[in-house]
Amino acid sequence: MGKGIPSRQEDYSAWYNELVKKADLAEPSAVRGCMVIKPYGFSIWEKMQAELDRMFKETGHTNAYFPLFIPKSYLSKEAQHVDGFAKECAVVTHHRLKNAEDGSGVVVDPAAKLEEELIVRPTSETVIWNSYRNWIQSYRDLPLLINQWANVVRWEMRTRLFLRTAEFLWQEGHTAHATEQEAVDETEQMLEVYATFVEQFMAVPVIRGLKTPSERFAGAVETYCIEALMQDGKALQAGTSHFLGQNFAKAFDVKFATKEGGLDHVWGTSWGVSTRLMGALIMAHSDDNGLVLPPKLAPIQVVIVPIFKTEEQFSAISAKVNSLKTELQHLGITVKFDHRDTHKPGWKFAEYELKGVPVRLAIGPRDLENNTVEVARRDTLTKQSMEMDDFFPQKIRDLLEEIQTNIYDRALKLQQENSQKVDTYEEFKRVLEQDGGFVYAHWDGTDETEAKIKEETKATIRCIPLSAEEEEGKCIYSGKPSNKRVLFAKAY
RNA sequence: CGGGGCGUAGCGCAGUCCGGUUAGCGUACCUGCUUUGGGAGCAGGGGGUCGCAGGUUCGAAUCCUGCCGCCCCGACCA
Repeated sequence: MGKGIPSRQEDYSAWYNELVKKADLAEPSAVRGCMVIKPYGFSIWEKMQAELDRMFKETGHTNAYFPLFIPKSYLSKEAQHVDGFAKECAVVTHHRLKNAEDGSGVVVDPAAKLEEELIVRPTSETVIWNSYRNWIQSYRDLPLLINQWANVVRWEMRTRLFLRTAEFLWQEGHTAHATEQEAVDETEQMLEVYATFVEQFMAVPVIRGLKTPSERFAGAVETYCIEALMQDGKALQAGTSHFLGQNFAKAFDVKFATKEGGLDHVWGTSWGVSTRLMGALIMAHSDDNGLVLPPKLAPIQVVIVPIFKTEEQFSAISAKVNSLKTELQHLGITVKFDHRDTHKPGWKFAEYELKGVPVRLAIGPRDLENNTVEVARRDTLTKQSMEMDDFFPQKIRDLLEEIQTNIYDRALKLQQENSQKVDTYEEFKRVLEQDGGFVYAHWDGTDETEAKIKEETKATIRCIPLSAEEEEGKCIYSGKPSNKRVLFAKAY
């Protein structure tokens, strides 16, 4: 393995960083904390976008676009909201540069100072609600169901490719409703859209839940989330859906005439997932040989590598491969025939493993003679020779489905094997220390206890699972009564 | 912003402690020949402001001072 990456065992975070770079997903840029998403990485993101976008539209949402800049005054309209984001905002203060008098380059022109500074959006609630005020007059204008695909900037202190970057790509849905119930339903519906997407397309099982008040989105009444477990035993928040109550409607004075002739503030939601999902995808499935991509999101689902010595062999193989490729494409499969003669087969095998291509077919002179194909699976790293009969393309399609299911099952097994219930604080600390993973325990519901546990163990309450069963118990920290277990973990 | 580590060819590194030919190795790249069922072999070749700026010295990648950047661990966070 000349171009190997570090193993997960020896250094998980080095493995992650190297994998992201070596698999050509992304690389650090000249700007601190910002990354360049490379073509291969971006194709995966595009596949995620396409599916999510389809799901949003299917649930009645429409895309729109709001500006990158937010007037500073907007941000101070919702008090909690400012507190939540103030510390990590990039601010635009000037609009012009000029040549330095000493010829040393360009400098900011002090004469071009903005009257009101602009904030580069860390999220768009404020600009969007400011528009909604004008868009909504009557119950007939509701519900307003809008999504935007955008980039946002949060000036993070420490960044990691995909998991936390100063600028990231995401989608943010912002909706307004006539009733509280309708807004809550929307919040829950979008959480379910996220969970479905992550589980069915990314093949990553998630826990659906509610954030505790201290982990809630700034300005929300309730924050719903999905949490996924990574291979190193840490949790990753994969998506959030917020019920905003009437907070933003009040802050931005968004009122509507009700059917009954009254005047009321609308009820809001917002929900988002980001390029962080790429991080979850990478960490959930990949191994020491490289990426393992779920077929549903792989930019290349099947790669065909010819093995040949002579021109004659190559033409014979090409003829066969080209018709096979067409048949596979007719079944909706994305196929690449890598016929480059600048790289040897072994090199290509390693390369496509690194890039996580789910299925690799190799065809050489031996296969031509026997009418066979060597089929290799990325998820299990196994190979078998298969007859190239009429059913072969369907078999490959079935195999892709099997791989999708297999990696989901594998991730689910990992999650289940790394989930434990504990009843004492001693046990809690021991489990976190030794095993990591998801820990279900009783909590007294107070911010103080949550903060103490975080301080002492670095573990946070990831969520109060929606599926939590009613169960009498005592808080592992304070001993006070509790009626359900919450999910603790160390998180990204 | 605290603690630790690091900046030498595209990438990965040695050399720095103890200053001294023309700064070296692996890999990648280019050329040629032989190769091709798991990252080919041999031969030849190109590529360097040794992070930046000062200083010490006959002489600095190496010593001193200042600065910049990156990575890891914390505080903060999707």
